[in-house]
Amino acid sequence: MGSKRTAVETKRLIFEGCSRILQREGLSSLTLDAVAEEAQLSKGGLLYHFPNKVALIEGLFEYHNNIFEARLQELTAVEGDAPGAWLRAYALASIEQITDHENASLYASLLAAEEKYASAHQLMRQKYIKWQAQIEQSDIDPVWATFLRLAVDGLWTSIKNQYAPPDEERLEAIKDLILKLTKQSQPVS
Amino acid sequence: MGSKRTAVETKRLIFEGCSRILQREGLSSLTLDAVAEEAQLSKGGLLYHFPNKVALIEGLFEYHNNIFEARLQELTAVEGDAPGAWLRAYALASIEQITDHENASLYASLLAAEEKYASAHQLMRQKYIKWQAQIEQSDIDPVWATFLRLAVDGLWTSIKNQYAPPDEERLEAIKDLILKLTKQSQPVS
DNA sequence: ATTGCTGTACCGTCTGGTTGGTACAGTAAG
DNA sequence: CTTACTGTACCAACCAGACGGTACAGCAAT
Repeated sequence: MGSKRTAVETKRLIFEGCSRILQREGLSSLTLDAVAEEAQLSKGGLLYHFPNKVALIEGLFEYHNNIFEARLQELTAVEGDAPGAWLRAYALASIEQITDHENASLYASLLAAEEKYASAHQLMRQKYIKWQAQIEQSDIDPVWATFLRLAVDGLWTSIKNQYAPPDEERLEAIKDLILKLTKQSQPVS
Repeated sequence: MGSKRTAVETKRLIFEGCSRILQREGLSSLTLDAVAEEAQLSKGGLLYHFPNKVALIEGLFEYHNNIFEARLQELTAVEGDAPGAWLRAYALASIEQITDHENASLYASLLAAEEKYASAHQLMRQKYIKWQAQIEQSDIDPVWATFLRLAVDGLWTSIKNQYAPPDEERLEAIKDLILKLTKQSQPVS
């Protein structure tokens, strides 16, 4: 009856609890007590799995990073190795994630957490370095590729922070434009 | 002897103190005690000028917004009213601000503060709506203009967060590319 | 003397983290 | 099969420090 949970299962429940709190109430509400309650275990139990809050946050970043990278890999497989393929996969994955409405506020809180937790920030920086390296090997002009990446990141930011984000129709147009431009190997004038 | 300071002067000293703390140590170190010490007045004195922390943060956002908008206005005057002029000014002002090395970490902390202080976030959202409206009146295709704005914002984000930001040489190239593209009234393929 | 401003002492609350302990599953010797 | 023991998972209670905010007395200029 009611056998014990494994550590990985519990950790996943904890990460999901964290995410729900961040999305609903933001970083300031992500206290150990709140996480414990949301994940339906005690604070002591929570701290059994993560020695301290920093470790919890780091785990949370890895968790979400893995989700994103898994999707990214799926999409790169689809795009094959045509010029700009990787960049296109990056754009698609980014836009897909951020337009999932529940994710937007979650990501905003995660970004805020980076300011507070240096190790999480470091992790993200490493990821971007890796992605940027992929983009530069995308078989198109690196300045052009970087420029397009920045447009994707800017779109991501504008939606995440609700900085005058494009409406649905405009979003489609911009998305199409970005995808179209990734098929050019350099700027045209 | 030693005549009294005016309230505005003191407030400016406080804002500058806040900024120094944010830049050096981040949002979590922006406590009332720390701000008072950095601005060389007592906590009581600080709370005389700002009834509470929220008011202080709001003031800080207005302060930095005014700096940015003043510069923006200078640059729009220079650019005149050629097509894409306003967008170009926005790009120049943004890049100028973010490449001032001391500002980058300050802005990162300010953004993090937005997650915590809803009123500051609201203020920034209003600004972006205003800027976006200007951009759409830039006499170039609005999708194209928005796309370019997002690239600027993405560049801004990548430097602010140190997300694989372009090195100096690449930055120049991207900046040139953006400025060049603002002179096109629509995408070319 | 009044007003504008400053400084100090203090309070309540929140929060990360510690501690000591419980429940239970597995294992292996007798 | 029982007993003794180990490691994993979890919990309730508590604590120390930090932080936002208040109260109030004092001072300097007009």
